[in-house]
Amino acid sequence: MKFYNKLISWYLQNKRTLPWRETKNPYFIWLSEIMLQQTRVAQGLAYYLKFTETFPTVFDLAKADESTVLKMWQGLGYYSRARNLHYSAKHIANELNGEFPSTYKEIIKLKGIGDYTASAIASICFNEPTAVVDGNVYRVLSRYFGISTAINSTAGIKEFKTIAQSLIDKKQPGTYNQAIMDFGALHCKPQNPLCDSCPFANSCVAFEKKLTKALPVKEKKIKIRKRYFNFLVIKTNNNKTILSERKGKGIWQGLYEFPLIETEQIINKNELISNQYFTDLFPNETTISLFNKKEIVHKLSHQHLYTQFWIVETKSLENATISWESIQDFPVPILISNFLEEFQPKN
DNA sequence: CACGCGTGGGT
DNA sequence: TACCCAAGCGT
Repeated sequence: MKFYNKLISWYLQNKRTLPWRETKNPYFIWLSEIMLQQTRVAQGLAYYLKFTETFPTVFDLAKADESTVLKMWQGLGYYSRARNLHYSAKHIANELNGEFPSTYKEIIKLKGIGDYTASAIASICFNEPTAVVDGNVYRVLSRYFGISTAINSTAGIKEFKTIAQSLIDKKQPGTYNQAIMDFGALHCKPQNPLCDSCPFANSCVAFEKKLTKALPVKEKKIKIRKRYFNFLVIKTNNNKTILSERKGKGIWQGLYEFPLIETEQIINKNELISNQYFTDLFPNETTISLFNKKEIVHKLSHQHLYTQFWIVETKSLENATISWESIQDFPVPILISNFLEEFQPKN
């Protein structure tokens, strides 16, 4: 029996029922694929439902402000996905007359869509036999064939793509692609794979050689940078505050935050008020209190943010124009969102 | 092309 | 605890 027959047979008996599996509308498939990049189904599902309800067509998404899109994306992370999604929605609506491109070659030209996503959309929506290679596929193939080439090396990326392409069922590429990913997610799991009940147990190299735990091989591990953030949560006597949009290349681009003083280490109140930026911002008298007695450690994939929220009360400021009631309309990082939840509980 | 980009769950 | 992992992509 061919690899794909065994795989699809497993899939038809074990696949998850998911809303994006009930459609071949490329706009919906696109949405789901972007949301699920580096993201678990359990986390992305609610966002998918919210997006498809609020933006039922690509035109609705294209019409929205980027800030609105980011607000809906808030909490899902990797916010460049949302910005690129919105950018491409405008491109499709305005330049392509709302028609989603229908071949791998055209789909991959869209911003935010790479080899994986183009393959997924082309196969699922347009029946084009282009194999997806995601984290699940790397794991399944490296184990099944006993391949120890690092999955994040240039050689590995090429090797696994070639193998994946050679295994695809050309008559039902979309089903095949989803099958191998679901198999990886549910059966050939990173930890504790279900080898005892595996349909591939009699032909899996890793199972035979007891290499399951050693595969796939991944090179390098990331370095974590420590940063020290001091947010100035301003409350003027006319009940306004300051929020500003993060620009540039770093984290949280396009999201909003309180005025930020970044330091080399944890600081105390005296060090705060002697900071140049602080004295420039507050020429007048202030009342300062530290909201969190112990610094909050917010962990991103490459950074640990040791964070202090300073409540600064002062008389009215020219720059302080944001009313406290309107803060909830701005897209903010989870770190800020969690703070606001504690500082100003709803209801 | 090696690196940076979020958040949450699991061990 | 400190890792690892999750339907990757842009630069």
